[in-house]
Amino acid sequence: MGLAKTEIFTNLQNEIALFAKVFGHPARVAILQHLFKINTCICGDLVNEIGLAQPTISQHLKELKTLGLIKGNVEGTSVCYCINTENWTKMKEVMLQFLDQDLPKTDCC
Amino acid sequence: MGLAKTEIFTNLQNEIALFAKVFGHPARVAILQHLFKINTCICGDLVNEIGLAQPTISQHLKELKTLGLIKGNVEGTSVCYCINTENWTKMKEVMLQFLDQDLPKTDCC
DNA sequence: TATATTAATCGTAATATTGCAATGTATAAA
DNA sequence: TTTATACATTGCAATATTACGATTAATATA
Repeated sequence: MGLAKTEIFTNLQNEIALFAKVFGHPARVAILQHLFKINTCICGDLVNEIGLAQPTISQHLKELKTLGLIKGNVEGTSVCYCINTENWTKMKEVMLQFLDQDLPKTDCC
Repeated sequence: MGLAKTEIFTNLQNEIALFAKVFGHPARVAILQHLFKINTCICGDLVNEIGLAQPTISQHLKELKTLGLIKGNVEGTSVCYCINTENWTKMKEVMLQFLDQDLPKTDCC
């Protein structure tokens, strides 16, 4: 069917999947890395930094914004984006808990 | 279109995206969590544990195996799956480095 | 006001993903 | 050797994602 059966999973499982999904495209990884590197807000030169068309970047930014990982602020004709530090920290806790599960001493296979 | 322009991104960006993508579905999150919980290997009762059809689970397991995050071992008629601890650790390092970037003191927007 | 600049939105083509019924394959047990 | 069990594979329908040209909306500047 093309759509995940989210109703059979826990809220946490769905939340982890949603966060992971947004990181599941190199353009969004690159956008976030750039925002971290620049630290101070960045505007539409993401289009130059990354080699994708403006509507494509805009679309990726929207997904990051929808999940609350970045903020966008209109400044004149341009828009200033930056990491939403509070939400990033919350997301990080969720993901770390998932990634940091105790490993068995030896693999069974 | 419909496919990511991986060639314009770094190997690391693509690697992060690939790992994240596989975590981007709640069924695979649930499978991994179950494998961690059971610790000792698990076989096809993942189908009972999670509420999806056998071919669907098999497909998700294949993706996890392709990325090297789990191992599968044939034991008679059943197959025993478990976390690939070595690769899990490597993946974790890559993801932690991405998630753990230094946040600015204050958001700019 | 007219024009330029910046970015969001719309529409669409190409491709990927999800889920499952049906079927195939391999091993174990009778 | 037949039958049962456990998984993998195939094929397909429904939906999602990616990318971008064209357009729109909003603001700044001449």
